[in-house]
Amino acid sequence: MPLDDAQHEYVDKVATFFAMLGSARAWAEILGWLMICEPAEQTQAQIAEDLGLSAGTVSTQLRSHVQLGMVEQVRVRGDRTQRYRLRPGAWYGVMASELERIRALGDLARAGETVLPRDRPERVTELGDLADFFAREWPPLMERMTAELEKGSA
Amino acid sequence: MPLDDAQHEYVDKVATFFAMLGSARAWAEILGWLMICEPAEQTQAQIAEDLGLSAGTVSTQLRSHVQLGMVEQVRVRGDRTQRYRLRPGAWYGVMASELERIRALGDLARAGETVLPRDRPERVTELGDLADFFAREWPPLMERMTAELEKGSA
DNA sequence: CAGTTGTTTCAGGTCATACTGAAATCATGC
DNA sequence: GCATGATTTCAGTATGACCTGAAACAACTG
Repeated sequence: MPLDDAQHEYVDKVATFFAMLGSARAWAEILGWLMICEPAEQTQAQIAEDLGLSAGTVSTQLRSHVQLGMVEQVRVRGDRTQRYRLRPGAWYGVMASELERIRALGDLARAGETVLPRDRPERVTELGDLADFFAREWPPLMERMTAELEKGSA
Repeated sequence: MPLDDAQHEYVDKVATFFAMLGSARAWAEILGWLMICEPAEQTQAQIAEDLGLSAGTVSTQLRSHVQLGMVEQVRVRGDRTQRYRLRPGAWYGVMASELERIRALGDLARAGETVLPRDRPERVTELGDLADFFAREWPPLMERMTAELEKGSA
Protein backbone atom coordinates (compact mmCIF):
# COMPACT_ATOMS: atom_id res chain seq x y z
CA MET A 1 0.00 0.00 0.00
CA PRO A 2 1.50 3.33 -1.02
CA LEU A 3 1.87 6.17 1.44
CA ASP A 4 -0.81 8.80 1.73
CA ASP A 5 0.11 12.45 2.17
CA ALA A 6 0.12 12.44 5.96
CA GLN A 7 2.23 9.31 6.09
CA HIS A 8 4.66 10.70 3.59
CA GLU A 9 4.98 13.85 5.62
CA TYR A 10 5.66 11.91 8.77
CA VAL A 11 8.28 9.67 7.19
CA ASP A 12 9.92 12.82 5.96
CA LYS A 13 9.85 14.34 9.42
CA VAL A 14 11.46 11.30 10.99
CA ALA A 15 14.01 11.10 8.18
CA THR A 16 14.95 14.74 8.60
CA PHE A 17 15.38 14.35 12.35
CA PHE A 18 17.69 11.38 12.16
CA ALA A 19 19.53 12.68 9.11
CA MET A 20 20.36 15.74 11.20
CA LEU A 21 22.02 13.43 13.70
CA GLY A 22 24.14 11.92 10.93
CA SER A 23 22.11 8.96 9.72
CA ALA A 24 21.77 8.08 6.08
CA ARG A 25 18.55 9.41 4.61
CA ALA A 26 17.34 6.01 3.42
CA TRP A 27 18.12 4.48 6.82
CA ALA A 28 15.96 7.07 8.53
CA GLU A 29 13.13 6.85 5.99
CA ILE A 30 12.90 3.12 6.50
CA LEU A 31 12.78 3.63 10.25
CA GLY A 32 10.00 6.20 9.94
CA TRP A 33 7.98 4.00 7.65
CA LEU A 34 8.35 0.94 9.87
CA MET A 35 6.89 3.02 12.69
CA ILE A 36 3.58 3.61 10.93
CA CYS A 37 3.23 1.11 8.08
CA GLU A 38 0.31 -1.27 8.00
CA PRO A 39 0.72 -4.07 8.61
CA ALA A 40 3.73 -3.66 10.85
CA GLU A 41 5.51 -6.47 8.99
CA GLN A 42 6.84 -5.59 5.56
CA THR A 43 8.99 -7.27 2.93
CA GLN A 44 12.03 -5.55 1.50
CA ALA A 45 10.30 -5.34 -1.86
CA GLN A 46 7.29 -3.60 -0.33
CA ILE A 47 9.47 -1.08 1.48
CA ALA A 48 11.47 -0.36 -1.64
CA GLU A 49 8.29 0.09 -3.66
CA ASP A 50 6.53 2.27 -1.07
CA LEU A 51 9.47 4.56 -0.39
CA GLY A 52 10.82 4.66 -3.93
CA LEU A 53 14.19 3.24 -2.93
CA SER A 54 16.24 0.69 -4.81
CA ALA A 55 16.24 -2.90 -3.60
CA GLY A 56 19.94 -2.66 -2.88
CA THR A 57 19.58 0.32 -0.62
CA VAL A 58 16.77 -1.32 1.34
CA SER A 59 18.80 -4.49 1.75
CA THR A 60 21.83 -2.61 3.05
CA GLN A 61 20.05 -0.22 5.38
CA LEU A 62 17.72 -2.88 6.75
CA ARG A 63 20.70 -5.00 7.63
CA SER A 64 22.06 -2.05 9.54
CA HIS A 65 18.78 -1.71 11.45
CA VAL A 66 18.82 -5.39 12.29
CA GLN A 67 22.41 -5.28 13.52
CA LEU A 68 21.59 -2.28 15.69
CA GLY A 69 18.67 -4.19 17.16
CA MET A 70 16.00 -1.77 15.95
CA VAL A 71 14.40 -4.17 13.48
CA GLU A 72 13.85 -7.91 13.49
CA GLN A 73 13.07 -10.49 10.83
CA VAL A 74 9.84 -12.39 11.04
CA ARG A 75 9.80 -15.85 9.54
CA VAL A 76 6.54 -16.85 7.92
CA ARG A 77 6.17 -20.55 7.22
CA GLY A 78 4.95 -21.40 3.77
CA ASP A 79 5.92 -18.01 2.44
CA ARG A 80 9.13 -17.48 0.60
CA THR A 81 9.45 -13.84 1.56
CA GLN A 82 11.05 -12.63 4.73
CA ARG A 83 9.24 -9.88 6.63
CA TYR A 84 10.74 -7.14 8.75
CA ARG A 85 9.26 -5.11 11.55
CA LEU A 86 10.23 -2.62 14.20
CA ARG A 87 11.29 -4.64 17.19
CA PRO A 88 9.09 -4.42 20.27
CA GLY A 89 10.95 -2.33 22.79
CA ALA A 90 13.20 -0.95 20.07
CA TRP A 91 13.28 2.50 21.64
CA TYR A 92 14.04 1.08 25.04
CA GLY A 93 16.96 -0.80 23.59
CA VAL A 94 18.44 2.36 22.14
CA MET A 95 18.45 4.05 25.52
CA ALA A 96 19.81 0.99 27.29
CA SER A 97 22.70 0.78 24.85
CA GLU A 98 23.77 4.28 25.80
CA LEU A 99 25.47 2.69 28.78
CA GLU A 100 28.12 1.36 26.46
CA ARG A 101 28.91 4.80 25.22
CA ILE A 102 29.08 6.08 28.78
CA ARG A 103 31.58 3.36 29.58
CA ALA A 104 33.61 4.26 26.52
CA LEU A 105 33.70 7.86 27.69
CA GLY A 106 34.95 6.65 31.06
CA ASP A 107 37.71 4.69 29.36
CA LEU A 108 38.66 7.79 27.43
CA ALA A 109 38.90 9.81 30.63
CA ARG A 110 40.99 7.16 32.37
CA ALA A 111 43.35 7.01 29.39
CA GLY A 112 43.80 10.75 29.82
CA GLU A 113 45.25 10.35 33.29
CA THR A 114 48.62 9.44 31.81
CA VAL A 115 48.79 12.86 30.16
CA LEU A 116 47.03 14.82 32.88
CA PRO A 117 47.92 18.50 32.57
CA ARG A 118 49.16 20.41 35.60
CA ASP A 119 47.12 23.42 34.51
CA ARG A 120 43.42 22.78 35.03
CA PRO A 121 43.53 18.98 35.21
CA GLU A 122 39.77 18.98 35.76
CA ARG A 123 39.48 19.22 31.99
CA VAL A 124 40.14 15.48 32.06
CA THR A 125 39.04 14.45 35.54
CA GLU A 126 35.60 16.04 35.24
CA LEU A 127 34.93 13.81 32.27
CA GLY A 128 35.83 10.77 34.33
CA ASP A 129 33.61 11.85 37.22
CA LEU A 130 30.77 12.45 34.81
CA ALA A 131 31.15 9.03 33.23
CA ASP A 132 31.31 7.37 36.64
CA PHE A 133 28.17 9.20 37.73
CA PHE A 134 26.20 8.06 34.70
CA ALA A 135 27.57 4.54 34.85
CA ARG A 136 26.13 4.38 38.36
CA GLU A 137 22.84 6.10 37.61
CA TRP A 138 21.99 4.55 34.28
CA PRO A 139 21.04 0.99 35.31
CA PRO A 140 18.50 2.08 37.98
CA LEU A 141 17.17 4.69 35.58
CA MET A 142 16.62 1.97 32.99
CA GLU A 143 14.78 -0.11 35.57
CA ARG A 144 12.49 2.73 36.47
CA MET A 145 11.91 3.30 32.78
CA THR A 146 10.79 -0.27 32.06
CA ALA A 147 8.61 -0.25 35.16
CA GLU A 148 6.99 2.97 34.05
CA LEU A 149 6.46 1.92 30.44
CA GLU A 150 4.98 -1.44 31.39
CA LYS A 151 2.60 0.30 33.71
CA GLY A 152 1.43 2.48 30.82
CA SER A 153 0.79 -0.47 28.51
CA ALA A 154 -0.94 -2.61 31.15
CA MET B 1 54.99 23.49 22.58
CA PRO B 2 54.73 20.49 20.31
CA LEU B 3 53.04 17.31 21.43
CA ASP B 4 55.08 14.50 22.93
CA ASP B 5 54.32 10.89 22.02
CA ALA B 6 51.88 10.25 24.85
CA GLN B 7 49.99 13.44 24.13
CA HIS B 8 49.83 12.66 20.45
CA GLU B 9 48.47 9.23 21.22
CA TYR B 10 45.80 10.64 23.48
CA VAL B 11 44.68 13.28 21.01
CA ASP B 12 44.42 10.50 18.48
CA LYS B 13 42.34 8.39 20.86
CA VAL B 14 39.91 11.21 21.51
CA ALA B 15 39.76 12.04 17.82
CA THR B 16 39.01 8.45 16.89
CA PHE B 17 36.26 8.22 19.48
CA PHE B 18 34.40 11.31 18.35
CA ALA B 19 35.05 10.67 14.69
CA MET B 20 33.27 7.34 15.17
CA LEU B 21 30.26 9.30 16.37
CA GLY B 22 30.31 11.38 13.21
CA SER B 23 32.44 14.37 14.14
CA ALA B 24 34.98 15.86 11.80
CA ARG B 25 38.47 14.61 12.54
CA ALA B 26 39.95 18.08 13.02
CA TRP B 27 37.07 19.05 15.32
CA ALA B 28 37.79 16.07 17.52
CA GLU B 29 41.56 16.55 17.49
CA ILE B 30 41.18 20.11 18.66
CA LEU B 31 38.89 18.95 21.43
CA GLY B 32 41.37 16.31 22.55
CA TRP B 33 44.24 18.75 22.51
CA LEU B 34 42.33 21.39 24.46
CA MET B 35 41.76 18.76 27.15
CA ILE B 36 45.46 18.28 27.85
CA CYS B 37 47.41 21.21 26.39
CA GLU B 38 49.55 23.38 28.61
CA PRO B 39 48.65 26.04 29.29
CA ALA B 40 44.93 25.45 28.95
CA GLU B 41 44.58 28.64 26.91
CA GLN B 42 45.83 28.47 23.34
CA THR B 43 45.76 30.70 20.30
CA GLN B 44 44.48 29.44 16.97
CA ALA B 45 47.97 29.72 15.54
CA GLN B 46 49.41 27.56 18.31
CA ILE B 47 46.75 24.91 17.84
CA ALA B 48 47.27 24.86 14.09
CA GLU B 49 51.02 24.56 14.55
CA ASP B 50 50.85 21.87 17.24
CA LEU B 51 48.31 19.68 15.47
CA GLY B 52 49.57 20.29 11.96
CA LEU B 53 46.26 21.70 10.77
CA SER B 54 45.73 24.66 8.48
CA ALA B 55 44.73 27.98 10.01
CA GLY B 56 41.43 27.87 8.15
CA THR B 57 40.47 24.51 9.56
CA VAL B 58 41.26 25.61 13.09
CA SER B 59 39.22 28.78 12.66
CA THR B 60 36.21 26.91 11.35
CA GLN B 61 36.22 24.02 13.82
CA LEU B 62 36.94 26.27 16.79
CA ARG B 63 33.95 28.38 15.89
CA SER B 64 31.87 25.21 15.94
CA HIS B 65 33.17 24.35 19.40
CA VAL B 66 32.36 27.84 20.65
CA GLN B 67 28.84 27.72 19.23
CA LEU B 68 28.27 24.35 20.84
CA GLY B 69 29.43 25.79 24.16
CA MET B 70 32.41 23.47 24.54
CA VAL B 71 35.06 26.15 24.15
CA GLU B 72 35.23 29.78 25.15
CA GLN B 73 37.37 32.72 24.12
CA VAL B 74 39.55 34.34 26.70
CA ARG B 75 40.29 38.00 26.25
CA VAL B 76 43.73 39.06 27.29
CA ARG B 77 44.13 42.80 27.75
CA GLY B 78 47.14 44.22 26.03
CA ASP B 79 47.62 41.16 23.88
CA ARG B 80 46.56 41.13 20.30
CA THR B 81 45.91 37.41 20.19
CA GLN B 82 42.70 35.78 21.27
CA ARG B 83 43.03 32.63 23.35
CA TYR B 84 40.69 29.67 23.49
CA ARG B 85 40.17 27.10 26.18
CA LEU B 86 37.88 24.24 27.10
CA ARG B 87 35.03 25.78 29.00
CA PRO B 88 34.71 24.90 32.68
CA GLY B 89 31.81 22.54 32.99
CA ALA B 90 31.93 21.80 29.27
CA TRP B 91 31.09 18.13 29.79
CA TYR B 92 28.23 19.00 32.07
CA GLY B 93 26.80 21.30 29.42
CA VAL B 94 26.82 18.53 26.86
CA MET B 95 24.73 16.30 29.09
CA ALA B 96 22.37 19.10 30.04
CA SER B 97 21.73 19.91 26.41
CA GLU B 98 20.52 16.37 25.82
CA LEU B 99 17.21 17.54 27.22
CA GLU B 100 16.61 19.42 23.99
CA ARG B 101 17.03 16.29 21.97
CA ILE B 102 14.69 14.44 24.29
CA ARG B 103 12.09 17.13 23.73
CA ALA B 104 12.58 16.89 19.98
CA LEU B 105 11.99 13.15 20.19
CA GLY B 106 8.79 13.85 22.09
CA ASP B 107 7.65 16.24 19.39
CA LEU B 108 8.38 13.58 16.81
CA ALA B 109 6.26 11.06 18.69
CA ARG B 110 3.38 13.50 19.09
CA ALA B 111 3.49 14.31 15.39
CA GLY B 112 3.11 10.59 14.78
CA GLU B 113 -0.26 10.47 16.50
CA THR B 114 -1.93 11.85 13.38
CA VAL B 115 -0.78 8.77 11.46
CA LEU B 116 -1.09 6.27 14.28
CA PRO B 117 -1.32 2.74 12.83
CA ARG B 118 -4.09 0.41 13.96
CA ASP B 119 -1.65 -2.48 13.95
CA ARG B 120 0.80 -2.18 16.82
CA PRO B 121 0.37 1.55 17.54
CA GLU B 122 2.87 1.21 20.37
CA ARG B 123 5.54 1.59 17.71
CA VAL B 124 4.76 5.30 17.99
CA THR B 125 3.29 5.66 21.46
CA GLU B 126 6.20 3.93 23.17
CA LEU B 127 8.49 6.59 21.77
CA GLY B 128 6.27 9.27 23.25
CA ASP B 129 6.18 7.58 26.65
CA LEU B 130 9.93 7.24 26.58
CA ALA B 131 10.43 10.90 25.73
CA ASP B 132 8.01 11.93 28.48
CA PHE B 133 9.82 9.76 30.98
CA PHE B 134 13.19 11.28 30.19
CA ALA B 135 11.80 14.81 30.05
CA ARG B 136 10.64 14.27 33.61
CA GLU B 137 13.75 12.48 34.87
CA TRP B 138 16.44 14.53 33.22
CA PRO B 139 16.27 17.77 35.23
CA PRO B 140 16.54 16.09 38.66
CA LEU B 141 19.28 13.85 37.28
CA MET B 142 21.18 16.95 36.20
CA GLU B 143 20.80 18.43 39.66
CA ARG B 144 22.14 15.32 41.30
CA MET B 145 25.00 15.38 38.83
CA THR B 146 26.09 18.92 39.64
CA ALA B 147 25.76 18.25 43.36
CA GLU B 148 27.93 15.17 43.02
CA LEU B 149 30.59 16.79 40.85
CA GLU B 150 30.88 19.82 43.11
CA LYS B 151 31.30 17.54 46.06
CA GLY B 152 34.18 15.84 44.31
CA SER B 153 35.99 19.08 43.49
CA ALA B 154 35.42 20.60 46.93
C1' DC C 1 50.62 55.60 9.85
C1' DA C 2 53.09 51.60 8.27
C1' DG C 3 54.33 46.96 9.60
C1' DT C 4 53.45 42.64 11.67
C1' DT C 5 50.94 38.99 13.28
C1' DG C 6 46.59 36.53 13.99
C1' DT C 7 42.01 35.37 12.15
C1' DT C 8 38.38 34.76 8.72
C1' DT C 9 36.68 33.67 4.35
C1' DC C 10 36.38 31.10 0.32
C1' DA C 11 37.44 28.57 -4.07
C1' DG C 12 39.26 24.24 -5.23
C1' DG C 13 40.95 19.46 -4.55
C1' DT C 14 40.32 15.21 -2.28
C1' DC C 15 38.03 11.78 -0.16
C1' DA C 16 34.30 9.13 1.88
C1' DT C 17 29.80 7.51 1.49
C1' DA C 18 24.81 6.93 -0.21
C1' DC C 19 22.43 5.37 -3.67
C1' DT C 20 21.35 3.08 -8.07
C1' DG C 21 20.95 -0.63 -11.36
C1' DA C 22 22.09 -4.99 -12.75
C1' DA C 23 23.95 -9.40 -12.16
C1' DA C 24 24.53 -13.21 -9.03
C1' DT C 25 22.78 -15.82 -5.34
C1' DC C 26 19.43 -17.91 -2.49
C1' DA C 27 15.04 -19.93 -0.95
C1' DT C 28 10.90 -21.81 -1.74
C1' DG C 29 6.89 -23.93 -4.33
C1' DC C 30 5.58 -26.77 -7.99
C1' DG D 1 15.07 -30.60 -10.27
C1' DC D 2 13.31 -26.40 -12.39
C1' DA D 3 11.02 -22.01 -12.22
C1' DT D 4 9.94 -17.91 -9.71
C1' DG D 5 10.59 -14.18 -7.13
C1' DA D 6 13.10 -12.06 -3.22
C1' DT D 7 17.45 -10.74 -1.50
C1' DT D 8 22.36 -9.77 -1.69
C1' DT D 9 26.36 -8.13 -3.77
C1' DC D 10 28.96 -4.96 -6.27
C1' DA D 11 30.77 -1.67 -9.76
C1' DG D 12 29.86 2.93 -10.93
C1' DT D 13 28.02 7.57 -10.16
C1' DA D 14 26.97 11.49 -7.62
C1' DT D 15 26.57 14.12 -3.80
C1' DG D 16 28.49 16.35 -0.04
C1' DA D 17 31.92 17.12 3.67
C1' DC D 18 36.52 18.07 5.13
C1' DC D 19 40.62 20.21 4.58
C1' DT D 20 44.04 23.18 2.43
C1' DG D 21 46.15 27.32 0.74
C1' DA D 22 45.83 31.87 -0.37
C1' DA D 23 43.84 36.20 -0.18
C1' DA D 24 41.21 39.55 2.43
C1' DC D 25 40.58 41.41 6.83
C1' DA D 26 41.38 42.92 11.71
C1' DA D 27 44.03 44.23 15.66
C1' DC D 28 47.74 45.74 17.89
C1' DT D 29 52.92 47.77 18.03
C1' DG D 30 56.42 50.78 17.20
